[in-house]
Amino acid sequence: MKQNIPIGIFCYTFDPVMSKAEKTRSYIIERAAPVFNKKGYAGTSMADIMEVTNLTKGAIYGNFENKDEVASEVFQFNMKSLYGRMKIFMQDKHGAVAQLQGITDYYRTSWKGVFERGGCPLQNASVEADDNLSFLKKEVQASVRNWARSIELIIKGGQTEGVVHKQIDASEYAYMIITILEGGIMLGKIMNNHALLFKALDRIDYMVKTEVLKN
Amino acid sequence: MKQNIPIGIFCYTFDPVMSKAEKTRSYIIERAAPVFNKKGYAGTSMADIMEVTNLTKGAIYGNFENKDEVASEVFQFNMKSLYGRMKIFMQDKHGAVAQLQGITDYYRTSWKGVFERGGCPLQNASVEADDNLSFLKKEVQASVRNWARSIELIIKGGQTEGVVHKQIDASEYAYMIITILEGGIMLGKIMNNHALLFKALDRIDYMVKTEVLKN
Amino acid sequence: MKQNIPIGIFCYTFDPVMSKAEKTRSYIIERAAPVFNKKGYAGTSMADIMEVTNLTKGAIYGNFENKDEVASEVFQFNMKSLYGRMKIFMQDKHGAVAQLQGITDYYRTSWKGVFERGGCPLQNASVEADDNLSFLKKEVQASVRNWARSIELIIKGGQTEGVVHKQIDASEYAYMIITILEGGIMLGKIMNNHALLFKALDRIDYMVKTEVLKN
Amino acid sequence: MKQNIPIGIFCYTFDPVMSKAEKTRSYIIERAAPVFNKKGYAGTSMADIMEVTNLTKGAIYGNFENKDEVASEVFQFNMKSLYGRMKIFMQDKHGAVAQLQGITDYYRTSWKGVFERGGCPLQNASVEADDNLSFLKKEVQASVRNWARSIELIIKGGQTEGVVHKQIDASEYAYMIITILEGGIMLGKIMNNHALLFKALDRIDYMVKTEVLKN
DNA sequence: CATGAATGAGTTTTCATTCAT
DNA sequence: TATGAATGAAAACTCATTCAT
Repeated sequence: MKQNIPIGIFCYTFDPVMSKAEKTRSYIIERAAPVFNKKGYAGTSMADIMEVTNLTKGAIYGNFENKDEVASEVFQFNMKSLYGRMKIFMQDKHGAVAQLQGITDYYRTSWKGVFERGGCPLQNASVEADDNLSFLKKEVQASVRNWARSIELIIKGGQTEGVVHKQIDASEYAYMIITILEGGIMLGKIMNNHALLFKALDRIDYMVKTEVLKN
Repeated sequence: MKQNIPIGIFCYTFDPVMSKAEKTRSYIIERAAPVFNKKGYAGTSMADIMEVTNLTKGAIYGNFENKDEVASEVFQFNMKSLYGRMKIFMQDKHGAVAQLQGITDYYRTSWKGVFERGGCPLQNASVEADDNLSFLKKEVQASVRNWARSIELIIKGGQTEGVVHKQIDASEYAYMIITILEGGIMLGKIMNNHALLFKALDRIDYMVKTEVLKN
Repeated sequence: MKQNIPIGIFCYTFDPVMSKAEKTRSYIIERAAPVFNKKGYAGTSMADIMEVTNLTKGAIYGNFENKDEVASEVFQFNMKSLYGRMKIFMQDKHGAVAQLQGITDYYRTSWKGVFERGGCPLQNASVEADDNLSFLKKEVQASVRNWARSIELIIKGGQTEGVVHKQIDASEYAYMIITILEGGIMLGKIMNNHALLFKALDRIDYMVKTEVLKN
Repeated sequence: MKQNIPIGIFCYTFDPVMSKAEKTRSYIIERAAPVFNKKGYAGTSMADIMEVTNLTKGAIYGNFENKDEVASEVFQFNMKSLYGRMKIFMQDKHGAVAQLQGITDYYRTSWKGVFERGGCPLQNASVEADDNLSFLKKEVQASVRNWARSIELIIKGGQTEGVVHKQIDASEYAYMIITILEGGIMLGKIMNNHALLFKALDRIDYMVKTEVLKN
């Protein structure tokens, strides 16, 4: 039977150089991404993925070894998407101040989309994987480290620039930003109340302004 | 087969007035509690519960209508346990200051046990339920509200006492405490690094000291 | 749905003291026995067993851990059945001579049934398991050893009786009887020609008469 | 992907006159031969064949109609290989005596290789096919007949030569040789004990010497 | 109330085979 | 001819739940 793969309007992953297999693989990942992010690893079945991709079992298993591999790639994709979207709010800004502000700006602008896609993939994967899914746990840990490191580098850039206090621990503040952010997403999402997220964002900004930046 | 229900030394739920049915029900809940908290709703099977309780299907279905009901009761139990343990750190203290301090004291003392039992039940249930399990979502929301409310009351008590600034929004600070705490638990747990939780606890204490309490 | 287990006319395994689970287990084994013996381990599916038993997957998996366990038990059952049938031809006989004769008598009388049930279970399991199924291989080896040992004991009994030559190696002749028998079954079965089996039986009898027995 | 077909040092099937298709066909058969002989028809998947040949589905299905055809050709190949190897032990010998001796000599010398390649292909195919695979059963029957016939001809040659008793039934002894041989292979293989095969070979030699040959 | 055998839809995964390129 | 993506039936096995005893 002829296979028409419906490609989404907003599509990160396809490019003309890709082989057919790579395209299908990317297509599956992209389609499965919000499903895993909403339903979780255990809650998502291969049947769910078949449905959302309009592909058959064979097509999926032809491109992935097993459910773990799909989940793993989906997590990576979700993280990359998140970074990609957030980067848009950070990249044109000059200086550490504006870049840190970009993080909270992103969530202030995009919280609705984030919530609709199932929330923060780092949080979802983290909470499900920590006691359960060792293959995912490692990847989540690496992602946390990466993210913290990238924030740390912005702060350290600010120290070089001279806009950030020299004596503060850049890594510590990076993790604190993530901590407050994740707490805010969790509460905002479960309570259907984005104000709770916004309060967290405000606090991050306030912390940065009063403790990180030179007045 | 003869059924010997081994009752734990430290046991919240049993009391001599209970009927046999109530006892079995409580026993199942207590035993299933850490399993659900670690594996999640979708990841926990009725067979897991049978194993951990040494009971038969009939015994479980005789006491609960279905898996949802077990999950629901287990969530309530886990929250009650959490409150119970936390209260020990809060109850003997006099005044808002000491009681707020009790929350962070609890986690500083008991983080290991919390992690071993699968982390914060509110967080686990929240993250799994928000897009998925409407029956749980409502209960999680109520729990968040209760917890926030109880912290709010402490703060308001502090305002009456005169040790807390009159003009601050007690509810807002209550939610902010939970926000930072949950973020800290999440990061500490996934990174196998309780220092990340401790930094969150420090920040809560600092926030309370510098913003909530009078000098 | 009401479950009517159709019990065969000629039924080894049921007895009134059995629990229901034991009965079902025995029933499954008995029903699956000729299927495995004909189609082999890889060629037999759980669906085949469902069909031949009129039971559901759950009923089968409720009584056996997995397909291996069914196959293993079926092999044991098939061997026990074989011994049982063969014993009928051996037990009333007095002396080693008659008992050894009983083995070949059994096949001369019963070859048709043996062929219809799929041939010699030892041969079937042996040929499929030797390079493949280690769990079965061990059991087949034990069965061969048992069978050879029981023939050996008859021969040794004959030596004690004084009807068998003292100096012959009982074990060696036991294995030789099995060797010729299995070769005969294989050829007779594949060629649809029981005369080939009968020639093997004749040779066994001749060998016993001329080499094992005293004149 | 570039396809480098690694051709074995000792290679029956390739010859320079072959077309490319014929070469690939032969290559597949040769590679798949030990796999089918070890795992059996039902136990061997097309994926196994792909793996062992490093070819794609298309390449295999381009050369064979289906799995049955591969299995069938593989069986023929395995039988031809067996004949080829055995012939080396028989061909230079003069007279029926030496040629019959060649059969047992072959197994005494080569049992290890035979076992490593999965045992006797006739036995393996015979046991799996007899109740199951009618397409294979016919071929196995023909192979048995061929083999028996070739032994019969040696014996008859011996009768013409005058070294074999005139009155014996050549066909009967041919089948008996195969019978004892197959029994010996089966037992030797499953028991990991080539002595059991050797005893069978000894008996064949003894039978030939005492019953077939003129003293 | 408790038992535990049974259900049957659902799970993940593999299979032989097809077919557009 | 060869490729390899895709098919879809079927494989082994699990699951929440029911119900006769």
